[in-house]
Amino acid sequence: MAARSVAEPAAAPCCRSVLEAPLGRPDAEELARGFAALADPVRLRLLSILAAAATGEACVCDVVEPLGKSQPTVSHHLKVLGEAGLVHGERRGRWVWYSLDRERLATLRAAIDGGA
Amino acid sequence: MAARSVAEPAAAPCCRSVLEAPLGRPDAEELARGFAALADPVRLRLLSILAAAATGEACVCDVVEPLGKSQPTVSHHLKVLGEAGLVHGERRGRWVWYSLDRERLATLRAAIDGGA
DNA sequence: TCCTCCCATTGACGATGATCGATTGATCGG
DNA sequence: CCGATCAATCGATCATCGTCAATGGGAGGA
Repeated sequence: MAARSVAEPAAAPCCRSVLEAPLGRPDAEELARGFAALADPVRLRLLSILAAAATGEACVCDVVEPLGKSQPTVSHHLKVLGEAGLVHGERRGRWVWYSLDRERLATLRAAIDGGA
Repeated sequence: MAARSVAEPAAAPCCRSVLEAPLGRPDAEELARGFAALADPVRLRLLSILAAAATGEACVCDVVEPLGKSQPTVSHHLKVLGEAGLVHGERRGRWVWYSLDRERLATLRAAIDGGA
């Protein structure tokens, strides 16, 4: 198995910008995985919905309908976002509540913050 | 199903953050295309090389070797970045000089700038 | 003119990803 | 325990992507 999934930061190029220093292959791959998680309209709208939620959380049943995708598809996207460290899910009762990890998002943002 | 219905797409202006307003499908697709261009380690390193160039430009022949990819592959990635608006190429003599579009990059950055 | 250099395009191939229907797993209410 | 509900996984299908070898095309130099 290749499971190393959920949010293992590893040696993070945390606050370095792509534009400020030559990017090594490992760092580039790590960053690319992060941006790949953002490279889908369904996932972007998912993040948007999570960010807009009054409590900062939303369960899957709340987002399936506005996204217009099947429940397995939404679950798949949430898994991708989770493996990228962008969201975290917590089971409470029958529901799983997902919340946004704004720090992780800030890390990706910092990577393309190069004085534009 | 629970609580809150999530808001419908609002005709969003160009530089809003994903985290600040509900994201409509067209806007989500546009943004996703941008992030997709960043979702590859070769392209990220390409941007890094362009940003590090003293003159702000580099020709293909300058980047093929450090990237360790074939010339057609590099050309392909430059095309992807170009279609995403992240780089621009200009032919001067035999060479084509590519430069980084930092504004376009800033637009993508702003999309995930949600106060983290 | 012909040849050489630099870059783009094409075609093909394997890998990855998005999606859904069906199923399974987990949890609660009765 | 049983049935209902929410969520994750499985299996399959179709599209897209990354890569390279081969080729095309434009610009200079001999």
